[in-house]
Amino acid sequence: MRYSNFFIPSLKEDPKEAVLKSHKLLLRAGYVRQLSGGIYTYLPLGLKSLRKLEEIIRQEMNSAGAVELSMPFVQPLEIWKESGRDEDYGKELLRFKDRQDRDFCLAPTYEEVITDLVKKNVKSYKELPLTLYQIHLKFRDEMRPRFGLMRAKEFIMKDAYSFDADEKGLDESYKKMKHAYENIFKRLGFDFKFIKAEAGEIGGNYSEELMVFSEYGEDKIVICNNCGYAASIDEAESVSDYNDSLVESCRQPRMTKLSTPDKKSIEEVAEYLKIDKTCFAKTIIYESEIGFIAALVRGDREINERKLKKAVKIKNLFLAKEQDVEKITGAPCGFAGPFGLKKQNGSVEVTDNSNSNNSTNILIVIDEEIKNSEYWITGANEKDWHMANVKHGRDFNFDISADIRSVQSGDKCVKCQGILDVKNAIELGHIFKLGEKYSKTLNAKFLDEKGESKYFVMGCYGIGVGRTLQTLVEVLSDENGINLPVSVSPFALAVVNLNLNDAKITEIAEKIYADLTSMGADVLYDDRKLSAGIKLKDIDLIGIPFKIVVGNRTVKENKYELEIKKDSSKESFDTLDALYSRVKQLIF
RNA sequence: CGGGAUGUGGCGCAGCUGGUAGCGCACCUGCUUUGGGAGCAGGGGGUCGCACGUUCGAAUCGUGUCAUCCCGACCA
Repeated sequence: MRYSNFFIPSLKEDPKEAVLKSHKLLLRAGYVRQLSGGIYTYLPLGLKSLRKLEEIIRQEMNSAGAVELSMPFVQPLEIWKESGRDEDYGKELLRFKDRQDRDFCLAPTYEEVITDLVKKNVKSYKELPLTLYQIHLKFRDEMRPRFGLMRAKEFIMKDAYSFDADEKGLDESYKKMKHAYENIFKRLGFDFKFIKAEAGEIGGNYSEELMVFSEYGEDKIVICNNCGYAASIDEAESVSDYNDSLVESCRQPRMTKLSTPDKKSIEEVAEYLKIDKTCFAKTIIYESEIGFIAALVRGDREINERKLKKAVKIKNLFLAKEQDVEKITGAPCGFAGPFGLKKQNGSVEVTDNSNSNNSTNILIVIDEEIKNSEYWITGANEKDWHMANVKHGRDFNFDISADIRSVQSGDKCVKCQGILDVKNAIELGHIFKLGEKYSKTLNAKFLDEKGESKYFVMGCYGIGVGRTLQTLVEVLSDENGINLPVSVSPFALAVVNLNLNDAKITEIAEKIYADLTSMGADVLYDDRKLSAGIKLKDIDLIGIPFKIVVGNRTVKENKYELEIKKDSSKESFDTLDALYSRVKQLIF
């Protein structure tokens, strides 16, 4: 490909809308352009790269026995009503009407369509197992699209769906897909790990997320350096501490007030009182559909809101407004404690501490660690005061005790007592055992060997393809440009003609370009009449693994130069044949 | 949806104590250059996001609105 014929609108400066390195580079190198928030054009370079990535995925899916098809991006809302997900998906599902006033939506995913398709066309167990997949668009009306292709509204995904006669078959199909995923991500050179996860909107019984480690990842995952245990921060458990570091003075027969003028955060109070943060219990007031909730974790811990939601079995949870906190605790934020909490209307009703029949609508949820030890320092529910020797069962009662804290680096593993580490990661894939969730709601059945009607047992398997491309850029690039491996780079190598006005140089460059192209190499030939620096910088920016530079030096020294992007090394060859055989070795 | 920031030639920015718009890069023409974002000379391009208002006069002040980005709730 001649650069002069191609379309690579590169940018010299960072676009101001991008924050992430990979997002900046994709824009600067002319891979993508944003049309609207979360909606992108893949420019020729980006598309070439995307196609190569898709090809790797396709190969592994095919060799795992999956069969490709393509389903409609525009779907009748009817099938979403049938599955009940019309409401579950809420605003993420973009709805509209056609000219006949019928309801349609843009596909956020394809379980409904695939289940409907299989239901209508597969009748017998003899046709099972069956795994179908596609690579194409999805649209989710995200509340906050961001970071380029990482979280777009319109995005490209590979999704596969398996259909089996029973659970055992599903396990088998699931295993195959998981293995295919391992192959794909190994080929791409990622440092990744599967972690157990919540199924979320898709639903089902069991699911694992494929996480790639990166400091810019939006998710936090916990891994055990000893036994390999890994889970998302919302699922991971650590050994509950027994807090024996409590100072002896805290073990008192009754609560004792401590003056803490103007000290609100645990940090400030701990510093002021010269007492370790682990001796404190943090009381946070939340609001939910069942009323207010007071949640307690140790002073050095963070509450994990997902765990809290799960423990209380609620859907909505957000921090109570400051004025509500004042009404409930009787003190400004920063001085809350678990005792004597009042109803939100500020009535005189007080938590009944003497029996478990809680008369208040404030639910008290404590972390296991709070339960494990007895004497805590908390807020005193009075401005500028904290309270020591606070004991559950004596000074306050709790409604629920559960693991509601986030694991921190350094905690102990529940499996092996090893040390846990919290790392940032990006979710690139998610695989689910759906079971009969969709086949039941959509009434998709087949006949088994006894002639009995049975629901399909399903699995589904996704890879965010655009996100994977951007993650490769994020992980592999530096400030000079993108650095993709040959397998996904838009071009395998570049031939740079440094001076179009020099007949000799041009003759050599043209010959190399023609020879390599006829060898089957995907070559970008920079034949632009621009200064040398611009051309070299552009090639670096767009990230072509190998670069052959033809200039004065080539002619003078009669040597051919190959530059390897990965480590910036240079190799020199006396003859074209030597150069070509090296190139063959590198790119095929 | 809540909190914050920003909208000025293609891109990045300045101008914002009101007086009719400027810089760098890019672009066009010519000549000279070509091993790491070249030089000289000439040139084109902006109803200052949009609307309403204040004013003799608005990029500048006020209100509203839209867009983009960041933080939170959600997810591949």
